[in-house]
Amino acid sequence: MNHRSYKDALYAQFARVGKAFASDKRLEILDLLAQGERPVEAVAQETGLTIGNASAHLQVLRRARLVDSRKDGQQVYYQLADQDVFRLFRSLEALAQTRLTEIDQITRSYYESPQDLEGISAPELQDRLQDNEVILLDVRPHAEYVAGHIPGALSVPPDELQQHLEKLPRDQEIIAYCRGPYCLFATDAVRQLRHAGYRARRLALGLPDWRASGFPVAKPKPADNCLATGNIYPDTAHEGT
Amino acid sequence: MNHRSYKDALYAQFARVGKAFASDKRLEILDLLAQGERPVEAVAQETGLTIGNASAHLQVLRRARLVDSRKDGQQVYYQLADQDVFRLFRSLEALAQTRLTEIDQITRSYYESPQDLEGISAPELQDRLQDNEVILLDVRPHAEYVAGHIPGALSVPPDELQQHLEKLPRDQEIIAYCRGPYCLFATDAVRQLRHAGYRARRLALGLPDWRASGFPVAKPKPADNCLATGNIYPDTAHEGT
DNA sequence: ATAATATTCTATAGATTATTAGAATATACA
DNA sequence: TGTATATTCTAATAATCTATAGAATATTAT
Repeated sequence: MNHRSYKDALYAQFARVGKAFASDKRLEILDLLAQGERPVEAVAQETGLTIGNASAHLQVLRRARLVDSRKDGQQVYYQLADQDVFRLFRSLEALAQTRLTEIDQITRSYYESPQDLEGISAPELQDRLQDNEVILLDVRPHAEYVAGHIPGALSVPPDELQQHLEKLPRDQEIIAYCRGPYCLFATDAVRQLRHAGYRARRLALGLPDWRASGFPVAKPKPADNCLATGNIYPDTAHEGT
Repeated sequence: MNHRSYKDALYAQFARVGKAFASDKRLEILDLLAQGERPVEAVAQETGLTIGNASAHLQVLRRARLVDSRKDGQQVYYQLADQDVFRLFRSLEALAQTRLTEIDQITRSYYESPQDLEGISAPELQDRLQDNEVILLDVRPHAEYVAGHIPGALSVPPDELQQHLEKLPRDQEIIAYCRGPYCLFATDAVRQLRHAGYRARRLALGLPDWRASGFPVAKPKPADNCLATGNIYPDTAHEGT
């Protein structure tokens, strides 16, 4: 094995991972799977892909060993292979953010005021939660809250915030968090809350980032009366790292 | 701007960076540029690409803002846009290394004994250098040594090691380092040194990794009589971070 | 100015990838 | 066992990417 063929073989392997990250739809799928495992149909629905096409993308990711799949009944569930995959994905996003000014333009175009952009950091949130200074809302779809959430958060799915608006206390600031720094669930929630007169901010990052930073993640107890409480309820048990 | 077009626009930007990492030849170019800036022709020569093709790859990298170029006379020099580009590149390599067993097979195929694989870590090298326990050889091409090297290293380009073999002291272990974890210059040097009866190991990583970890990097003084000393000489001035 | 050199641009052919629709496969359920 | 469902596979097409050769551009040297 000479140097050239050794290098060619090696870089070809590294490029397998690079190629997996080379499609906008696959990046969106990775972001989605960072919230927890999902069957093909759910991936297709959330990304706007046909089922066949979503399946094909998932297999590109699987061949690059970035995702694993397990079959349960009729459905095949896909999930990120490990936390390092998420970390590399977010590192790529972060590099893109610092190098490509276009990303700033896109995010700004969604916001009404520059103030909307400001998010609270994870350590600051941790502090303020311990001092009971804030109300924390998980504004992702309910299933993702069940799969794991920040201890103390209330589950308020995006389409249910409006109906719960008046029940929230007005003497504390409200923090909303969602899937990640570019996810709009929390941004939209903050906008609604401010329109209703609340003090509200979003968490700058999302749940998977919170987890990857080593902060605790809670899960509701299996026997909990989740559905009975109108989708708003606090956490119970803690997850191991 | 609705959620779907916002997401599409964002992930399309992230994918610009992903696509830049999606070619084995571009990864090899990034690895090369991590040693320092280079004109197009040098990139073409080291990667086995035609000049036109190398130029095209470099422009893909430039459009993704991963490299910058500057024109000096007739030549266009390319370099990594910043240290974060190198860090993401190595993170991708590291993820590929842990996820793809094929990479282990390729690296093993080059080694005669498993012992050849073992490299010393940067902190350990730092300690042993301070105690003067080892001789350190920079076995990259001389120009790269000039662009920056580990303080105390001697420059011994790959094709000159043989002629200097007998000049090295036999009472200390010899450490060789090169461009990175998968670069073969140090591996080959260690093999030659062991055949000649020396105790020798390679540094596990390379100079850019040493720099990225925050260890000091030295440059020879401009007025130094570099060429007069047969390409073996110690460092002088230190580089700022 | 003219010639030489380095690089980029253009055109093109070939290879790879993305997408869709529909067939095939495997499991669950009646 | 037969039927419904979820997913993967296959085939066809469109789109994108890679590589090459040669033309065009810009700079240096004569």
